[in-house]
Amino acid sequence: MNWQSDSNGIRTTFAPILEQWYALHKRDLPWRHTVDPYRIWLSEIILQQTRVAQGKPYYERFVEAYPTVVDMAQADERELLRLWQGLGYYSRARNLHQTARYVTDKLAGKFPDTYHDLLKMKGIGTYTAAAIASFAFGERVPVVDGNVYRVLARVFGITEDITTTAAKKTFASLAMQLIQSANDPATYNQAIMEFGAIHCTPVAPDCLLCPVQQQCAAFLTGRQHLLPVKSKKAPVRERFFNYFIFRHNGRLALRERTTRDIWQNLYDFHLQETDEPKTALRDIPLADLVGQIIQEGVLVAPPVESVQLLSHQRIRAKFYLIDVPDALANSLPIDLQWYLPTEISKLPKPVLITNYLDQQFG
DNA sequence: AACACGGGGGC
DNA sequence: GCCCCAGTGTT
Repeated sequence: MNWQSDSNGIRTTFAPILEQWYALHKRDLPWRHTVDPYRIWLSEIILQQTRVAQGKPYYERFVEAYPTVVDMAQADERELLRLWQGLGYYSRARNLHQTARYVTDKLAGKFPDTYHDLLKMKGIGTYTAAAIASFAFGERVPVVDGNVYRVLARVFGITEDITTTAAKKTFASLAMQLIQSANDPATYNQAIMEFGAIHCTPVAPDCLLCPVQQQCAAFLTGRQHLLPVKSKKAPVRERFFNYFIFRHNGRLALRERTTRDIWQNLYDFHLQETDEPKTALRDIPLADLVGQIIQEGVLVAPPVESVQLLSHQRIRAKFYLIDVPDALANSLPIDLQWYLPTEISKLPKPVLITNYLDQQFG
């Protein structure tokens, strides 16, 4: 369908219809009671790739811990990551801290107030810049997120593959046209995303009660379940993590992950990754130092196994708990350090590690 | 343009 | 168990 010919008027009535729908159906969420750009920014970063139900308690805790951008700028990054623990995509937390410090130090604590300037901040891309610019400052710039792709693809019958650059331009251009007819850009942006999230859902959209049912290209041809078109599906990589948990005098040895891999700046145990599952300890290649500790140490129990599913990796983990003899307690590999349980609880850790600790020592 | 980056929910 | 969801930065 050619949405540029707007014979039935949907292109100009779309935004007001959704604004009206939003007034009746919007959820009461904490970040909808503020126009403080700091809090809107915080909520938007948390909600990237994250469902409202999962993000909401994190937002509450962050606002409590850091009421202003200056508070966040002064925070210890480890503490911030600890608050972020469990949300995933930890670069969001690192970028959050970096931008908080930038706004505090270089912009005197005043958040950028235009789409253009917001885009310059680390962790703020086109979506988040549009969200903050419209919600906090009323700028007439459209948000284009996954919800928007879905709603527009269906209503306007766009069959382009949304993963392509060309399609992104198509959607951005249409979105820019549609927001021109909005009574209030902020309300319209909230409305179209809320509509996608709770009404025009990926599976089983509620077409029978849809306010644009008779203008929806997908509904009128019975193809709503086929849109939007998305080509790329990430294959899941299989990984095998052999963890060695060294224990001595009630302390455990952990290290900060610094390699360019998942969970950067989070803490885990000594890790030997193998490219296939190893059933026997002797089959795992070990550095001399570690080999000696394991040889002379005491394997406390059979290894504990668990699986951590990420969107793009399946990690099969095996945890070997080793009691280290006194003589070797000071000969750990350089990156490992001893931590008491109370210290460990304050360190940011991947869910895989938290689950193991809870299960083994909780 | 392709890829990497966590975790959770529905059925 | 297998499917779904999704912005930004880097290469």
